[in-house]
Amino acid sequence: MHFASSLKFILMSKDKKRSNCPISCSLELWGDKWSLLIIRDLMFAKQCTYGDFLKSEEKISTNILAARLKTLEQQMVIEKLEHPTSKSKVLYQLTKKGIDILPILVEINLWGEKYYDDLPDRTIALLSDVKKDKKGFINKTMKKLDID
Amino acid sequence: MHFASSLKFILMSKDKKRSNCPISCSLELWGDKWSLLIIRDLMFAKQCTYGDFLKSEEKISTNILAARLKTLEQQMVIEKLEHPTSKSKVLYQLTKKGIDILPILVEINLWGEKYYDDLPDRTIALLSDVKKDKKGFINKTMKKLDID
DNA sequence: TTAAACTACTTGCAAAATGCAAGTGAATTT
DNA sequence: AAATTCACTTGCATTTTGCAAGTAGTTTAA
Repeated sequence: MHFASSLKFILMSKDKKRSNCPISCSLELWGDKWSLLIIRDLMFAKQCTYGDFLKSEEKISTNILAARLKTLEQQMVIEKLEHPTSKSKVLYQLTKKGIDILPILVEINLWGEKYYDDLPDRTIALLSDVKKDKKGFINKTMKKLDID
Repeated sequence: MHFASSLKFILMSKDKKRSNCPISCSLELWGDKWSLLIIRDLMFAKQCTYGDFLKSEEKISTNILAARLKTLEQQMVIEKLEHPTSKSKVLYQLTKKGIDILPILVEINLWGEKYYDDLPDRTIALLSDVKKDKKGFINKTMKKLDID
């Protein structure tokens, strides 16, 4: 079992890293059109059900969502929790590793502000906070997300 | 010609944005496994030829490289320059819009430092600078990249 | 001066990823 | 007890990727 499972790990995991560059490694994890949106939703909401993700404006399809949640969980960026009141619901939330992505999302928002129009209201509000005190905003938000 | 080209623009450009969220918009532009590596190379080198990109450790395939360069140029993240001494070479460099991605790359590097091992030497050197004075590093690097 | 080598790409094709619609089975509500 | 909700899965067509080989202009070496 030990041997079999580690063999399986070796054979099945596509962890033939292209390089040790952290940009490259990061892209292999969340370098697609959807992963960071899942992470964004969790930054805003702290906890989401599967259905919450499906409700997001960008309309991820359900099979892609399931696949992304699985790899993000495997890579320990998010974790599953049991729902306090319902057995049929599942809660997802960010781990420390996931929460630490916040500064990246903040910088993407700042870049987006410069080069895109018609930002959503919640982004405008967020950016207003960020520009008053970036470090403070990040600390505050990380504390809010912190695992209890 | 006016009508035809704008019609073509309307029909061919896949600019049906999923949403106005800057995260989502950014991902539609460089949310793949390769674009940010091209941008990274240009942040380090200021100017690269087509062949320079192909030489990078991650070994992008030539058709993907051509496709990414084209869309990054269309989106005005990079621009083409003629090579000072050779007619057969082409130089690529970042525009202001591209240079402004630097803070995002810096944060990805900082995140990567926490969660990956065996970082390349140049990343370690970069991070050492960044951690002494993040704003200073970004200003310095942006100035270095600035279009002459 | 001409052939070989180098440049920035393009093309063809197989394999993988994506996106849509329709299921499935367990838990919950009516 | 039936209908609805929940978190997924499955099947399949379309799109994107990745590999290998090719091409046309440019530069180099004989």
